[in-house]
Amino acid sequence: MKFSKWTKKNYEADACCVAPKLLGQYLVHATDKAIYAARIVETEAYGGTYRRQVDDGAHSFRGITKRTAPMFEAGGITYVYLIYGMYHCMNIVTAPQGNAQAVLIRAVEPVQGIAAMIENRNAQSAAVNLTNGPGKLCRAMDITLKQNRIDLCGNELFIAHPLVPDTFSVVCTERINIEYAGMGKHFPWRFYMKDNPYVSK
DNA sequence: TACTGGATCCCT
DNA sequence: GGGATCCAGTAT
Repeated sequence: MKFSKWTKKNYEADACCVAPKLLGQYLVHATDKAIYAARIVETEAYGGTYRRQVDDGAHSFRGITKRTAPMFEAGGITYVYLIYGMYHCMNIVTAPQGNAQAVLIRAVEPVQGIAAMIENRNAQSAAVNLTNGPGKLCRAMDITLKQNRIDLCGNELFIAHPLVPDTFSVVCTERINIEYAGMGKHFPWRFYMKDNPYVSK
């Protein structure tokens, strides 16, 4: 498939601007086992501010730590972390260095390397539950802590946009599963493709 | 050195 | 609705 890779410039903006732009773009992970490609259908922005309120739902809210350090880097790298001891979540770091912002990839639609995705997930088919959640898509596309802090301008893991853009409607809602947050709970920073079956529950 | 809980998923 | 599973973050 023909595509053009995102460059450093694409990652300089605030996460809440990049998050909707990632919809319809392709997440590509080239490994020895397979080349995985998937169409991004759901994202969430984290970090930064909304109407002068700091995002208290972001990992970076309490300052830089060993785990969250990648979020504070300049945009254009990954931030992958372990969640609930068994799953991984993948983020795209955005904004200039020192401005901790990232976009969580919440759901994708498989495009290439589907047989390997099915194997990785121990699934029977490419039904929607193969990649309709952040933990599921990481397992399907073999994204683990090894892929943390990877340069997205390289050839292993990157974002590509199709040369023939597709059209869809974008829905914007509050983010999911951040009950611990205060004001941030209500930021309208979740974006997904209307009516796409791969959007998470 | 000990304790707590999570940007999830799957089964009941 | 609850268990799996483990490490970072925080408290002692």
